[in-house]
Amino acid sequence: MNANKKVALTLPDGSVREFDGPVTGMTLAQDIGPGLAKAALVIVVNGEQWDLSREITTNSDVSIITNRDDEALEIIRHDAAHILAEAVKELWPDTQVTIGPAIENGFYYDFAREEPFTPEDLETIEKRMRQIVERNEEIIRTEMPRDEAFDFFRSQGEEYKAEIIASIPSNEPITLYKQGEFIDLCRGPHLPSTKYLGSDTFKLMNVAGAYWRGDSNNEMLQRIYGTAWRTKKELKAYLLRLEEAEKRDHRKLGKELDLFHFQEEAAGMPFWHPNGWTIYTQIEGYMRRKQREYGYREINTPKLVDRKLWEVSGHWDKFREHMYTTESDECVFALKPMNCPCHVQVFNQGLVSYRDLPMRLAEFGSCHRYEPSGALHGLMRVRSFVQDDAHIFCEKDKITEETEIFCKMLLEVYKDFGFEDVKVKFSDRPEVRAGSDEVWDEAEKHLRDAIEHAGLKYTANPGEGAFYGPKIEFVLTDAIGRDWQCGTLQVDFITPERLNANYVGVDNKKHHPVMLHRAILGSFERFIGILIENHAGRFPMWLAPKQVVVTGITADQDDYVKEVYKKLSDAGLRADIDLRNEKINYKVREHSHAKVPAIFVAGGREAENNTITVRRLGSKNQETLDLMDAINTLVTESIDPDKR
RNA sequence: GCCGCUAUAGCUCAGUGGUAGAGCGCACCCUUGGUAAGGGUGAGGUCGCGUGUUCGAAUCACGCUGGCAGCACCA
Repeated sequence: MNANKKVALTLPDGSVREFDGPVTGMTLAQDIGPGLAKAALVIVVNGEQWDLSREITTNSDVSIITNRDDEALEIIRHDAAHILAEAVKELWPDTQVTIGPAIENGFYYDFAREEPFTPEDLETIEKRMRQIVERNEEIIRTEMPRDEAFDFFRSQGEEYKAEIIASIPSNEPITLYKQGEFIDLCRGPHLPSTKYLGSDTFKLMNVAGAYWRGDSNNEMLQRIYGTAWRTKKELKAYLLRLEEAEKRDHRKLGKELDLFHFQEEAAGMPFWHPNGWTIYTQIEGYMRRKQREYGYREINTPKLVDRKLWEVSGHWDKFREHMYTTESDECVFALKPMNCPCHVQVFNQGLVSYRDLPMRLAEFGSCHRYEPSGALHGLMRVRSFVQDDAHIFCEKDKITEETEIFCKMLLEVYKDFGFEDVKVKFSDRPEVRAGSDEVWDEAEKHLRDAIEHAGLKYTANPGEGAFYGPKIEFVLTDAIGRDWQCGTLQVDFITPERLNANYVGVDNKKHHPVMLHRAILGSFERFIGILIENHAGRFPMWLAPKQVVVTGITADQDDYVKEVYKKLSDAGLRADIDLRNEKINYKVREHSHAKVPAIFVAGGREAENNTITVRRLGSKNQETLDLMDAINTLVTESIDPDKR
């Protein structure tokens, strides 16, 4: 290298520092100031992250990443993964290390080892990690010729690492990082030493299986997950967030609020209880009105259909494994995994003119899919579910218009459920696809135009479209910032052809319509799961299974309480009455736990004055109101959002 | 489906080779109490299912089923 050549480094503020020869990031940081030198973690050289110890030999634009920068998190987590691997290798030298990246909120490392790691092992490993941090081992980067590196790892018994080296493109250098006795193959960059990862800013979370290279044909490794943060405070905040999310778990709340249950004899298929079904039917009623408003006509089609139809539609070929079948009269039937083929059958009855288009057919379609057992997850991933499905049959030049109308409807629906933040993902043509490029060009353009007209911002999901057409996916963000993909719109010009759907055009000739598959909620089951977690079980009035409970202070008010209950019920409220021989404290506690939005309490004074004392969920106060005023307030609050 | 963990009363959980426990809930009784647990009595379990080991299995082993975490999958 040109040791004598001057090196000029340009900092983010435009200032330039010149050095007599190659210079490391650390030297630069020290040159700028001791405070920065202490805080510096990594240097960015011409957009690429470098270790502070690496020599910069040419004029470059540089910036220094410190603990305060967001980019620091990824580096810290990556280091934590290495320290985890070092700890495991120290404790169980026979274990092979594979890969260990930083991920959202933390890091993991995959190990190959016969014996499973136990929760106690995690504690042991975590303790050893702290020791490694305290040892403050310098993290040293070296480059090594590929063959040498390959032989080195093989000699260490690290077959996986050798395999990784073999798959690194030959024009890329092989870099190794050494900390203590532990040497890992890694692209870097890393912190200057292990102490930069604080000893109380990380935590190992759990162990789980993971396939080597993410391929289910490969052997399974053991993955240890951990979380790491810049400060102890950040770590604590994260753990608290996890706890909060756990409290909202719809499976737990579903049991507590008596909404639904699952049992062995129908794994993955919810049994809806009265409370849960009330929510369900409220949503269904709302969607039915909304669909009518937007020109849909509701239909209902068989759940069980002869395999012949599935053969024609192509499902038998592709999704046979995921379909439930049954035999009768020597015919094989399958429970429908989706509704589109049946909807086309309805479309195909009679002769359709272009004047009948667009034809919007909607169904709350009950579907069954045999999902792999490991995929099941409460209401979020089930084997029987109901989609708010609809298919819009239209002419090709109506795609934009129909999509635009759909986007408008979808946003209104989400807003009514309290979701204002909606993201849009646009998936264009996949590698393997049906239809000509011209048709795809046209379909993609129509969709893009529609999204833009609807005033929506979108991100591209290149190559992720369905084989029959491009699609849009709608993602909403819940109260604690989690994203849920719910709605979708897919353009399909294959199915109408395959199932022989035609309409008579202006030209008096037969044409295949375009079919738009669309859903807003996705499945009722999953959407209700999302709602439960979003509201933490405290449903808004219009959805709350039980909207109000009325109870008395003593048995002396029983008659008045009954009278109030009748008035509440007559007003159309989902009311309950509690005449049990319990103290008011007890009853308030219990109904609060059940998350009933309003508790009406009548004592002697209320009974005498025709008033009621109202306690709202989440409030420690109560106020005494005129009975009818109180009822009317609840009635107003209970109005379905589309009727307001 | 794969790896690991797991299954005891309606719920939450303890017990871990020698005839099954707690709290809450439930039933009944006492108590009539003004806003997050008043007191007493009692009922309630083939310890997920099957096979094996053992004099003896809820407990140990194996298999199955369900659940949990993750991976893979998600038309």
